[in-house]
Amino acid sequence: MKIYDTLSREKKEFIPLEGRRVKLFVCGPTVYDYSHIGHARTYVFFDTMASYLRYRGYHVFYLQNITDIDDKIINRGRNEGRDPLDISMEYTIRYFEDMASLRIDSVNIYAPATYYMDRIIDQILRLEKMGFAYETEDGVYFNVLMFKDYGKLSHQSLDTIRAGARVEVNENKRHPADFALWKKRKEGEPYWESPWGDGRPGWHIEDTAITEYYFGPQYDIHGGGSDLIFPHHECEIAQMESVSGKKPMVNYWMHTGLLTIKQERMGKSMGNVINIRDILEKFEPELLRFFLLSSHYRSPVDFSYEKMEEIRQSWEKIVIAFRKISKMEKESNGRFINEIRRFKGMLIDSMDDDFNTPEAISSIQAFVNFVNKNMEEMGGEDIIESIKFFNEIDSIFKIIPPERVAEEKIIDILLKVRQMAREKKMYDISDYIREKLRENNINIEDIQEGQIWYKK
RNA sequence: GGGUAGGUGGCAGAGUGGCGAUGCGCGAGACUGCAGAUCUCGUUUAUUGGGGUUCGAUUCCCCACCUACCCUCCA
Repeated sequence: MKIYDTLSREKKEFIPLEGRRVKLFVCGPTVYDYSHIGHARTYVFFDTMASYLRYRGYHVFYLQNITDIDDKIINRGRNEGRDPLDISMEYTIRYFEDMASLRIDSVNIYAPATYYMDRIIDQILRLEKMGFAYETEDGVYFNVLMFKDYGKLSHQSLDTIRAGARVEVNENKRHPADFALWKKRKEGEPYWESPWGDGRPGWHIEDTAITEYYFGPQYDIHGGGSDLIFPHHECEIAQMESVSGKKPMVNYWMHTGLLTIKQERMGKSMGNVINIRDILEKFEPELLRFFLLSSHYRSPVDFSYEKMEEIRQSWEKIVIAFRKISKMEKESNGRFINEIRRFKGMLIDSMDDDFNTPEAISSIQAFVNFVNKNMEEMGGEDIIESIKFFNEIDSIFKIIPPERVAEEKIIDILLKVRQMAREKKMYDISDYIREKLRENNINIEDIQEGQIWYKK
C-alpha cells in the first residue's frame, strides 16, 4: 500500500510503526458554527480511508480533536451575548449530528481541547524549560529560530514567511513567525489557571498535547485540509519535535484538497457557505458521499447542486444493481466467482495506491455492469459472492442507503388494493390479502367507514 | 512577491514514455401490456499553448497563459 506524504512530496510504501497497528490523527473542526460541505469532504475521506485500512486488516486508532476554545468562538459569543463555551458545546453536538448523518463512524476518540488543559499546560511548560518558548506580557510564544526545520512541511523559509507577512506585528514577539502557545486572559474571555496566570491555549498546542497523550511523540498518519499545512501543521511539528527531540513526528502527512462552490472559494466573506444539513435536506447522505469520493482526495472538488443531480444517475445504477441482486434466489452454481473476485482485486489495487477512490469507483461501475449483464445466468454462489462484495464496498464507502422499509405505506397500498378488489367482488383476492397480512400479525377489520388495521 | 497543487471529450474524472479508463449525457437499436430497470452499438481530430529531450510524450524538462489553495482564522 502506498500513501502520498506531503512532507517528502512522494508516494511512500505504507509501513506503520508497530506492525498492523495504525495511529491516525485528523484535525477536527473549530466548533463555532454548523459544519459545512468542506468539512464533509475531509471527514468523509478520512472515514473512508480508516474503514479501508480496517478492511485490509489494520487496527486503526483514529483520533480527532475538537477545537472548542478559540478566537472565533469567543467572538461569536461576544456577538450573541452568550458564553463562548456554551457556543462550542452546542456546535460540538451539531458536529456529531452531522457526522452521524454522513454515516461517519470510524473515529475512536473525539478529544475536545478543553478536556486536556493539564496536558496542554504541561507541554508548554516543558517547551519553556527547554528554551523553546518565552513569556511576554500577553502570553507564551514559541521561538521559531530555535527550530531550524521550521518551514519544512510547507517548503518555505523563515525569510519568505517574514516577507509575505501581512499580519500586524506583535511588538512582544521576537520573530514575526513566533506563535502563541498560551494567551493570557483578557477581560470577558474564558480562562484556565496556569503557571503564567489565567489564560487559554494557542491554536496549535492542543493537537500535539492530545496526540502525545494518546500516541506518544511519534505516530503514523496526520491528516487535515490542505489549508492547515501552514501555519498549523508547521507549528505542530515545531512543538512536538522540539519537546520530544524525536523526528519525524509523523511518517505520513495527508492533506485533502479544498472544496470550491462553482469555482469560487467557499467562505463566510463570499457568502456561499453551504452547510452539511442544508445539502442533506435535498440529497441522500450516500449520494453526497459518492459525489465527494468521485474525486481524488488531494484534488480540489467543485460543488454545485447541479453536479449532484448529474451524478445521481451513476449513483442510482449502483444502488439499484445491489437491490436487485439482493432479491435474487438461484440454484446452487458458481460459474462467475473468479470474475467477481477480479473486480474486487481491481478495487483493492486502486485503493492501495494512495486511496484512489475515483478509480475504485470505476471498478465498482464495471462490476455493476457485469452484474447487470449476467444476473440472469448467475447461480447461487455467484449471487452470494456478489452480495458479499457489495457489502464490502458499502462497509468502506457507505454509498448504498440502508433499505428503508416503508411498512405503513405498503400496508396502506395493500388495503387500497383490497378495497378495489371488494368493489369488483373479487373476494378471492381481497381475502388473500387479509389472510396473508394476518399471518404476519397484521389484522384488518372492516368497519362502517372502510378498513382499519393494527399489529398484534 | 514567495510557496503548493493542477489544467484530459458535452459533463464528471482516472491512468500511462508507444492501441487515451470508467460513468453520466446524447443518438440509434433490443427487451417490453404499461411503467421501470437492463442490454447492444455509436458519439467523427478529448490530453491549455509554445519550445526541448526521445525512434516515439498526454505522460519527462523549460517557458507562457489559466485555475485553486497557502503566506491572516479556515477541513
